[in-house]
Amino acid sequence: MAQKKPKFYVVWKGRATGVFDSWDDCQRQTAGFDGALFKSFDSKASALKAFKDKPHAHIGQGTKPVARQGKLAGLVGDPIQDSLVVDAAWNTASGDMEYQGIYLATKQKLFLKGPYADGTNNIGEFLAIVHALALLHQKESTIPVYSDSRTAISWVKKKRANTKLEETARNAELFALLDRAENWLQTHTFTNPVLKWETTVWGENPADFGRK
RNA sequence: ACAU
DNA sequence: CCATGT
Ligand SMILES: [Mg+2]
Ligand SMILES: [Mg+2]
Repeated sequence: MAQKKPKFYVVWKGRATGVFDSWDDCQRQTAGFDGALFKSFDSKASALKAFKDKPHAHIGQGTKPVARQGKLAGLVGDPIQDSLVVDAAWNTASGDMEYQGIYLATKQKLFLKGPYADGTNNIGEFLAIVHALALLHQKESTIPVYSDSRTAISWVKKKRANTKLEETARNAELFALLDRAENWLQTHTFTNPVLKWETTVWGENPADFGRK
């Protein structure tokens, strides 16, 4: 978790522009400012030099989106605290997959399943959402479920897991769970909204396994 | 491209 | 760098 600690910040577009020497000052110029353009530099000299350039010469390929600073942050709002957040983890090398769900307001872990052999990220994310919906249905709760997976949210909406994974003897258990999940969706009604966890605005999904 |  | 998906 030890990261780089840059010292100088160029703000090309913000409440004020120029070179600032602290993150707090940079933040004052850019936080919530639509279209803010800023970037950190290791030295004051390189920052001053960069400030003379067009921002796109420094911000573009391979740089972090500024979504959480601008219009998007204001449009998206904050996550609903009374909600269930799920996430999955998948090891591309081993094929192992697992998933879990937490209650956002308290971060309490409500379930953890797996590991399962020979899965995919999307299968895990899908099963996690359906598991959450089934649990909430059992509790007669209509609170929202958050997932960061576009794919899994779309599968739930269609009530069908469109995986390309080949079924084998080793992942038969997973395919059985997939069948059960699709069947549950098709045989139950629920009003729980299934919502996108907006990682770029809110930060990492709190149900994340922390392995990245 | 976007999301994992 | 690898892989899964819309
Ligand atoms: Mg995820
Ligand atoms: Mg995660």
